[in-house]
This record gives sequence, structure tokens and C-alpha cells, in this order.
Amino acid sequence: MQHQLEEAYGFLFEKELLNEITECGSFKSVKAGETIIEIGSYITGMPLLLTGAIKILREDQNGDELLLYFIERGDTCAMTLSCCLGRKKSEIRAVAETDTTFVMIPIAKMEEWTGKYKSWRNFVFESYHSRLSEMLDTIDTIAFMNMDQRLMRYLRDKAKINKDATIQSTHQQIAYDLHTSRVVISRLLKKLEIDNKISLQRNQIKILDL
Amino acid sequence: MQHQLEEAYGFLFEKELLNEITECGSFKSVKAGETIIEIGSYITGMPLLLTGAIKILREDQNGDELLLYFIERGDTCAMTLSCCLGRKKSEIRAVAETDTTFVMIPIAKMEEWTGKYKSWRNFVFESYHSRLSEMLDTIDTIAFMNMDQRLMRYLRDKAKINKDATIQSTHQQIAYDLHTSRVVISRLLKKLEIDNKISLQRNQIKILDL
DNA sequence: ATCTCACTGTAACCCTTGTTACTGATAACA
DNA sequence: TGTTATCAGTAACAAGGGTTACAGTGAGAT
Repeated sequence: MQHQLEEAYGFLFEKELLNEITECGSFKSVKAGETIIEIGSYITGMPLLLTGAIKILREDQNGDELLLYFIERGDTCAMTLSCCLGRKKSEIRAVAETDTTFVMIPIAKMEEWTGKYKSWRNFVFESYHSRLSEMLDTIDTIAFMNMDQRLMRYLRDKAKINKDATIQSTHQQIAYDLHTSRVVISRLLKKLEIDNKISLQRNQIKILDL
Repeated sequence: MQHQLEEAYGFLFEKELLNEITECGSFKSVKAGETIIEIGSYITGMPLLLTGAIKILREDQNGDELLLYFIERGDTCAMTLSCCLGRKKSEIRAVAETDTTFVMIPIAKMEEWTGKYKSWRNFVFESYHSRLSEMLDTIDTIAFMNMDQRLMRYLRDKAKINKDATIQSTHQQIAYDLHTSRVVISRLLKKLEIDNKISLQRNQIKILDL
């Protein structure tokens, strides 16, 4: 953990802070697909990603989901952060996209460090900034783009996160993330295949036009 | 200004900080409809709202707009804040919804205060939190709601901001904010009138079902 | 008083997306 | 090897909302 922490955050935090993180933080490891944070739950700490990736989802009244964005190494979830500081319930769900490891920082420490370390403060602000930007991107996507464009964007994002141009998922899973139906995704994927942007197999989509 | 500042922020900030704000901040006053921040412009400071309200807009590739949310007294624009700290260009447009007064804080001071005043730090974090929440609401709205529901919500928000159940705007202006066309808005407004939720006159919409 | 212009109402049409229903393909497993 | 479950393809239809076109209606200007 010490090693991974330095690799991911060494250039951001001073030695002293890294030591504190090692001391107070608890190392966690989750498998792809596991839920890390559930909507409505109280947040016990803030995760600093070491390896893997997490997807952040929003839920509608019917319990259907919408993917907001992915989080990678070096990122933290500003949404969580925000909940911690306000002692509020989580408004989003976090699910491991791949096998993932992270360090959980207890709430009390977060606040302490905010006063104590300038680098930590900057990190927190920077996280907020990038999360707001991601949210703006998400809004652009759902407000201004059609489903075919959203789908292509999703596939590219997913390929990037998984570092693999071949995506292992069913049409149904994609439909959940994009908050639409399986039939729509199948239809559009077929069209993308005809346009030579992807190739399709069962449980598998290969992006040709990366 | 001193007086208004205390009224809006007195319970948040300590005397000392309020004095610093009065000293360094510049008082501004804009008329309804004026643009305060333009997309792509560099931010020269951060506005603290005293009176009135501001609407925050996002733009698509064609230059068409989408209303993100409103900002009222006691609020600041976390987006702006975020830009200041990162020395980045604005990703949004801010337009005065009503006649508005605010104090502009220079960037340098913002950073200084972040280290110096705990109350300022909390204010900044709290602003980020509420802005993220607003953004989530916005996403819910455009992702999960139909245009008729979005319209009703928009009218209620607008009534609240203007403290008046009668809204003075044309269908075209509403269409711009909701990123749709005038015809669609006219159609839906008519339907809302038939359902006794509003009453319509030229340039005027009265909400019956507030 | 009437002219003009901006605003509103409405119809007809089209495209995208959502829904239902059914068929066919593939993989896993008894 | 045959059975079963899951996944993918596709057609037919419905609904929401975007587009075009045109008519009607107030409100201010001359």
C-alpha cells in the first residue's frame, strides 16, 4: 500500500501527509461489480483510488440508473467528500468497474488535514473542480447528444478505463448505464457495426474507430 | 454595502473577515438581463451575491443554451470559484435574472483567506457541496423528466427566484432556457392552462398551483 | 384609428426513442 | 448430446418532442 500510495499520490502530497495517510487510512480491495457506496448510506470515509476504476451512478424514482462518470487512480470522489464534510447521506452509488484497491480516510482526519496541509487543501479543491467539470460533461452529453453519440462516447470511455478496446458487457448492462432499454442499444450497436465503428460478438464489443 | 454584506453573510463570517471583504471587494450592480460572466472568459474574481439573482447557463455547439440553476443571496458560483483556483476559463455563462448587486472578491484574497479563515474555508466547501447538489438536480431533471414536468419545475423555480407567482417572459425565452423550441413550450403551456395549473396572458404566466 | 410587429395558437409532419413481442444464436451444463 | 438460460436481432407500433408553416391577437407607434 505504501508503495502504491507514493506512486499515485507522491507527487501531490508531502512525505508527512503520506505518512499520516498510511497510518490512519485503511486499505480496501474490492472485486469488479461490487458496490462500494450505496445511495442513502452515511459515508464513513473518503476513498483515495490506488488501482482500478469506479463508476458513479445516479438513480431515478423507479430505481433505474444513469452513469455519471468514472473515477481512476489519483482521483477521489468529490461527491463523497462533500457528504463527509456535511455529514450527509450519499446521493450517488459507487460500483467497482474493475477490480479496485483504495485507501479509506476517516472523516475526522480529512477535516484536520484541510487546516494543516496546503497540498491536501489543493487536492480537495482540485477534486471538486474536476468533478464539477465531469458533471458539466455529463450534462452536455445527456442534454445535447443523441443516443448513438452517447453510446459511442460510452464505449470509448469504457475502453479507456479498462485499457482494452474490446469491451466485455451485454447490451442490457450498457442500457442500464445509459438509462435506456436493451432494444435501443442493440439497434444502435448494429448501426455502429454497419458503419464499421465497432465489431460485435456475444458479450463483447470491439471498438475499431478508437 | 457594509450593511447588506452583514445581512447576507454576517452569520457565516467573523467580523475580521467581513472587514477584509469590505476592504478588498468591489461593489457591483447590474440590471436584469446583463451578462456577468461569459463562456471562455478568464475570471477576475468571485462574486458574493447581496441582492437579486443570477442564472447559470451552459452552451451547446450551436450556441444554444441550457439553464443549469439559479443563484441567490448568500450564494456564490462554485464554478467560478473553481475557475479562479485553477486559473482556467469559464465553462459557463452567468446572466442577471433580476437586478442584482454583489461584491467581487479578487482571486489573490480568496486563496489567502482559504488558509487564514476556517469560516471562509467552510463557506467554500459548502458552496461546492450545494453546487454539486444543484448539478445533480439538473441532471435528474433532464435525464429523468419529460418536458412538461421540466417546464412546471422551471416556472416554480422562476416564481420563487422572483418572489412572484406571475412570471414575465415570452414563450421563446423559456424555450431558450430549457433548450427546446418555442412551439413546444406554447403547446405544453396550453396544456398546463387546460389542467388549471397556470393561466396565460401575453408576456405573462401566472402559476395557480404553486 | 389603424398599422405594424412581436407574441401566441395550432395543425401537420417527421425523427428519435421507448415498448412489446417474437425468433434465433450461443454457451453452459446436466 | 440434448436441454435450458441468457443474450442478440428485428419488426411493428406508440409517444414525445422538434420543425415548418400559417393564422390570429394584443399593444404600442404614427
